[in-house]
Amino acid sequence: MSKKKQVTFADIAEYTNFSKTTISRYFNHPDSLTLENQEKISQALDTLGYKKNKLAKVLANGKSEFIGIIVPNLYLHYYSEMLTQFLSSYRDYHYKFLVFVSEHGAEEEQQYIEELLSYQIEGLIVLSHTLPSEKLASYQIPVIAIEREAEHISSVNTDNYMGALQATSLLIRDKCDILIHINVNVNKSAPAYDRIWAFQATCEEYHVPYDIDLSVKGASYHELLDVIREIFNKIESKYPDQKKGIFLANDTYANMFLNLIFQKYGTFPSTYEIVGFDNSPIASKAILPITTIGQQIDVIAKTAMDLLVQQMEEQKKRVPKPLGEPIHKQITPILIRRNTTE
Amino acid sequence: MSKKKQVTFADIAEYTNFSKTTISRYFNHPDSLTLENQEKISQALDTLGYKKNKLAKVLANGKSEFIGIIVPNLYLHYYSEMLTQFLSSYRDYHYKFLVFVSEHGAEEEQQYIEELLSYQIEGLIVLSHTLPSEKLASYQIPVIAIEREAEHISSVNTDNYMGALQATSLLIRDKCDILIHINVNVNKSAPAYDRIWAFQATCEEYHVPYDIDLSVKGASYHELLDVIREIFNKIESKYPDQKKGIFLANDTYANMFLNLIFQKYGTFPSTYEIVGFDNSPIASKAILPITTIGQQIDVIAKTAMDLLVQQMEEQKKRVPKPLGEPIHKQITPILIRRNTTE
DNA sequence: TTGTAGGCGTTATCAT
DNA sequence: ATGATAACGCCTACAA
Repeated sequence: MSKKKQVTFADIAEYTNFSKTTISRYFNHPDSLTLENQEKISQALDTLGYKKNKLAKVLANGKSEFIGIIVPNLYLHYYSEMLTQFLSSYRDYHYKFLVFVSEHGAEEEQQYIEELLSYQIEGLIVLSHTLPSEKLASYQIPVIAIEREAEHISSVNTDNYMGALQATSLLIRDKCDILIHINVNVNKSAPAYDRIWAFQATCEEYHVPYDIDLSVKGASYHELLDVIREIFNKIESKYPDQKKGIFLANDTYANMFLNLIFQKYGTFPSTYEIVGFDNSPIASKAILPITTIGQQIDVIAKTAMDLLVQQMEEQKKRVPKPLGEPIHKQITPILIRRNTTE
Repeated sequence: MSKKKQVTFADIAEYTNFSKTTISRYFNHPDSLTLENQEKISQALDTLGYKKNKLAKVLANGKSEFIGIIVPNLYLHYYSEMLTQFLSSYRDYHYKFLVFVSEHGAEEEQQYIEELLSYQIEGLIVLSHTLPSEKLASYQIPVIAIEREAEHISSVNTDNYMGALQATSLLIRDKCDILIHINVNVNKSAPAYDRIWAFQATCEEYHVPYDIDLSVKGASYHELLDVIREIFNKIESKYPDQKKGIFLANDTYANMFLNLIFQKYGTFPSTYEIVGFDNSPIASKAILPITTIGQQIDVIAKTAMDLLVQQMEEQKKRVPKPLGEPIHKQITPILIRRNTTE
């Protein structure tokens, strides 16, 4: 007889001579019971060893308190930090998160979403970029996109333009002779394209010579490093005696570049300034702490949650508005000055 | 009337003139239907736009397919990689994960576990170390501990002894004059204590001079760096011309140490060898790729899942065995030779 | 191969 | 302030 069933409201009710309804009220509207009876029930709960069953509750009232999250991976600090922020929001919002890592294309991702829906998630947070926002919008639940295409759904993004503007301005203020931006060949529809655009616009506005190198590519660290090395060598020979202000697309590239400089010179020469992007751990652990643009991941996550919660609340009303126009928010990143700039 | 209810088995049944039972069978025992009727139902499903409700299914059959995970944080690569591995295991095992980040002590952690239990989780994976294993065992569900105290519950750990043995042996083989191990003052009951023990034992076995410095401490990166710098200076003055083999407790420390060397000498002198632990990203991104001991996180996660699944299956039987004696597994880490050793 | 009836544990709607 | 009863959507004997 080790198949001991759960203790249920029925058991409590029987034990206390109340009805199941009253037990339910004890949890959801305790004020409607006399203090005396509350106490009586409270007693019964732990003599019988009651444990609640939220699944039954969800089935009955339809509020799962589940949010689905789809991340491309957790290898990148950006994603794991973002996930941390969402998971930590439990303390404030009490939503639980069902997390899927999607790295095998659109079909897999759709399956995950179906699975999530079958658990009655109330909302969805998407950091992956395989499904078009049109498809995501079609699921008819609140969706927030983060740092991805989001034409048909609400989104929260870093203000990439402002970030790149800050980086570029710093290099100009520090009187670099030539400014160079190093990046992959970003798609123009991706939010991150603004970094390139802002760099260029700022350089032109201040009439500073600049160069943009979008030749970075590679799947592995080593492939990337090889490309960065080539770029480094090119820069070295092309601008030998000038003060070079290098703005790289992220801290990983920046760190590679810094290492190449350090390996060649054994120190960080005053003819270089380097600014990265992301404020990832590598930026502070580098041989010289790297100046970088810090995405405010906590703010982004908070903003996304607020947006999502608002939409989810709306959906719970008896006559919910039909999700309306997507809302797009931008979060300004902050310049973190460290040792690769003056 | 936008309060459109879900399409249920009842609707399908009505539409197809079958009973709800037959619809249920279509999903769970399709073989028991004629192909013709399967087709008929299949049609009905998508003309009516059916979406399954797994919560109802769970309530009815008791199998939630949920596993709870408690991690201390995701900031450390070790944890986020571990979480990735578990989340990715969905493809093979089809268990869903409810993840909590616990960083505010035992009380909070207990609340999380209660919450997890209320969602009828079938098993629990614990990476945090605030609750004693005795407490965890008392919840009467399958629990796997990872890299933590686990007297009363099953566990999977890195074979820290073997890892440290490999590191130490390498330094001896490379004919270092003096071996030095740098670590925090690890608690003797923690699995990681074996690293210290193995280092010492191996040095003594091979009659090699050694030193153990357990003075590392600090909450922030900067505090740690200050301590490591002190240790570095001490070593520099104490063993000026000898070949020093440094084995550090993790790659973060190793990277700090390497940076200090590089900053002082502008290069990596042949009087040093360095071995880290963890194979974290910093080890390969360092100014010189660091030789390290790689924990086989994928293997650990796989082993943990196998163990857990086995125990969960047992619990689903009509007469489950009462969880029995805890099983402890050790996974041997691997030496990853890079540029800070010969 | 298919159907009937009851149950999973909670909440919601009326009553009283 | 408290109850009776019917959902919620699915599963599982037991029957036929």
